[in-house]
Amino acid sequence: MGRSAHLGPGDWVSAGLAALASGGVDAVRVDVLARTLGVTRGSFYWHFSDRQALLDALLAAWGARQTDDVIAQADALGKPPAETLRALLALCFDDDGRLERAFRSWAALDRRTADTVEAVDRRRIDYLANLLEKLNFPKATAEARARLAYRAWLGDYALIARPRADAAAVDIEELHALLVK
Amino acid sequence: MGRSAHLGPGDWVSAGLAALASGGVDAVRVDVLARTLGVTRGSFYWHFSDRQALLDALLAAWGARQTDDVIAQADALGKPPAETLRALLALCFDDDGRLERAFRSWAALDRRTADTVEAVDRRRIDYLANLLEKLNFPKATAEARARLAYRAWLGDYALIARPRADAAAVDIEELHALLVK
DNA sequence: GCCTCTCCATACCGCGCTGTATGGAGAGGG
DNA sequence: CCCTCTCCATACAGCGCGGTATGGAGAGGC
Repeated sequence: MGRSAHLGPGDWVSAGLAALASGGVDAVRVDVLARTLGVTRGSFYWHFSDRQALLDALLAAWGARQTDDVIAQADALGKPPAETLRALLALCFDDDGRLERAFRSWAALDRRTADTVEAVDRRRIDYLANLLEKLNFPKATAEARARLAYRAWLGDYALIARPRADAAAVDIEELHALLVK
Repeated sequence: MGRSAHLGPGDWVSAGLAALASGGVDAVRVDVLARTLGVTRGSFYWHFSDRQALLDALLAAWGARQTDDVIAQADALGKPPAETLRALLALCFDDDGRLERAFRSWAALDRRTADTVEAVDRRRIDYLANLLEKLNFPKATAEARARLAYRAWLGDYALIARPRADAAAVDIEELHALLVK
């Protein structure tokens, strides 16, 4: 013992991300997190100055990870661009995206969050555009299609009426076919 | 006078939708709305039983309108399918979508809201699929591309990094070209 | 065996919001 | 002229949550 007895800031961040994913920013409440962690708010205010400090930490943690996470996975495959694109699409559409949705809902209400999400957007769109440029598309076309693919991916998270599993696979193929055609 | 002196449920619904669009569900507070309307909460609790009743009214109002609003506009043009599709895309990408975003964020937290949004989604996707079937695409392809177009539209609302105005026009053309190709 | 430092518990105040109970002003009907 | 009905104001109780102040238990240095 001695490891699990004491909590660190990381534990609060993890719990915060979980609350954010399942209930949005307004669900990230100090005393609620304290109850789920089995401690009182006294612990929280030892590790953080106030609630805003935790929110900042959540944003920073997500921004740092999300910048290179999925892209690194797809890159590590070391396959040709067309295959990398297909793998990337399958990877992205597989995530449940609750955190992604939560951060974007938050970004609609908070300027600094919007800045971070915007940076993540640009990074991922640029990566997609580069991928398409390797397929010999002109720069403008590659960028337009990259934005289209990224929008389609984002839209999948916003879409409430989920297509059936088989239809989802068809959709990915259709999108991939349209992008590389 | 006599018209503007007294408030009706519709006034509270309008104010509620405005608050919802700019601050999300949690911004729809009885006393806040009362202040913006220049009255006290006593008025609210005369027209509504409680806060939840207002939220139900907001959902019902949006659901009723959104089911046929934009579609009716595009249909009224009476143009051929390809042109109708182009007009529909331009119309959709023009709205700022703050209400649309707010309802979808809300849907992530509330089951009944999710049901309403899902119905709206299905209605609009079916309309798009019908449009594409008129262009002689096979049914499966039409449906897949309809979902793709709808996702791209939704994704535009979730996208924080807004493309420049000229790039947006390019994107619409690119999407239209891919859809009808 | 004391002392200190880390981490958490307890207790307290304040604020914003919900819901209710009741009073009061104004318009119209008889 | 009074009476009633509609609509809103006022006043009150209660709760969830944020933030602070202070006490206290445990581990390690010396």
